Amino acid sequence: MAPSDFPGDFEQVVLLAILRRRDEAFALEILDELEATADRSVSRGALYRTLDRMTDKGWVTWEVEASTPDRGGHRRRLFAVTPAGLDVLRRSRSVLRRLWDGLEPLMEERTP
Amino acid sequence: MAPSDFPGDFEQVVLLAILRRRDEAFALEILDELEATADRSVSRGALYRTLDRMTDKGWVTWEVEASTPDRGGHRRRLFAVTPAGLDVLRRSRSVLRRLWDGLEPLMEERTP
DNA sequence: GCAGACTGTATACATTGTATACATCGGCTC
DNA sequence: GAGCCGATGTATACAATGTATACAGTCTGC
Repeated sequence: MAPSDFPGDFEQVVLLAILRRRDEAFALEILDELEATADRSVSRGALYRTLDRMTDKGWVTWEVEASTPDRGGHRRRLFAVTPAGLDVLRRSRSVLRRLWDGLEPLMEERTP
Repeated sequence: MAPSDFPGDFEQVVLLAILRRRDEAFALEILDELEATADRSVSRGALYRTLDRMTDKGWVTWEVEASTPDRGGHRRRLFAVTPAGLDVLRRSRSVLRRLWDGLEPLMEERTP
């Protein structure tokens, strides 16, 4: 019964990446953010699939960019996290913090 | 290419639950820990499936309990997280912390 | 008008999440 | 000592998520 209770691991990082890009959360920007901050590089198709599924779940919305593209191509979609999406992120974060609590010594050791 | 790079969301919480139970990480104890700390209640079958898959990936090991069971049933399996498993947990944690960094205001708001 | 860039869509398949049903092993109770 | 019962573990099946590759529009500039 994970559906709509807990985000999958990729869903979670995508939501966070959108938040980090604020007003410029276009697909390709999100991809950059994922690569830069989450050390995760996936194809565009993979990302869109996940974004669309999260849209269905109500965790994400989007609108097409107002202006016409300079460089050709479709109008870009600008993504945003909904309140429900934020909620999911908060829940997930609080669970992880609770689980980590007391395990810091283990979590912080370096692997040579 | 998530296989062996990043843990799934459930895999992650199971690994943490094992660590939290230290020397008494038997299946049913893990289940309790998950319910108590991770707010997640799953069937035994679901848990074993995931434990076995993580064993195949080398994130988890186990041995059967030495003593004969008091109350009948199979000998219990005692689980433990391997160094590789710890590594995966550390990586995952560091990614999330990086992603959360700067978003605390959003993450901490209360939903009324 | 055609090549090429940039973006989005469709489809297919692998991995992970999860439950239900089944099997096994003692101890008890008669 | 046969059978029930609680405590584990195993097998199987299916749903949800992760991920790639291939396809399709839409501008710009020759």
